[in-house]
Amino acid sequence: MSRLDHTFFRRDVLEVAPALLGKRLVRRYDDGREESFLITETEAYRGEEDLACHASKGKTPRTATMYLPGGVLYIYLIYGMYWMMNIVTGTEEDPQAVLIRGIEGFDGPGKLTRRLSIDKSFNAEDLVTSSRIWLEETGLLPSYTTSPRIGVDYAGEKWKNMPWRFKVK
DNA sequence: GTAACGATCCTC
DNA sequence: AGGATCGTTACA
Repeated sequence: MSRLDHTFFRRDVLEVAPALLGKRLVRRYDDGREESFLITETEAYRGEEDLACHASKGKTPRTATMYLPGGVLYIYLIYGMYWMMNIVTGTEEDPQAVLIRGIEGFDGPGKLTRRLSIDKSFNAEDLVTSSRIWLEETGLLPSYTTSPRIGVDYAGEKWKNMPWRFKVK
């Protein structure tokens, strides 16, 4: 199977987020067991100007990962108990990321990371070279719907209404 | 130090 | 509608 490389990730997040739908997320565990799921739902967070994006407050120890070149994971803890898995996109010093909200059978960003045993140790993991998590091409181009992002009402009228949530029909 | 706040999920 | 639960951040 062909693994997605840097050219796929180093594009604008608004191209990559919908393009991730139907791609295969592969997880290889320490015991050699391997399993994979198709991605079903994503959300785009785009640059310091996007008030819903963590990088809107500038570069901090936590958000520094988002400033890396596209193709690495940005992992953070929310509400004290759920790890969120994001894929960094775009070029270096342009903070963008795609939140993975759903995979086959597991809707919800907190549920899928728990299912795949993803935690802080995956922060800045390179999807192009990692031996424990990566993405593969499937040739699928699922039709999808767009809608506003979840849980970002604090971001103000303009940004909370951006239709940057992408979900397979 | 200290306090407030979440890109959530589950149970009532 | 509300609680769990803690890293990150800003500010004193």
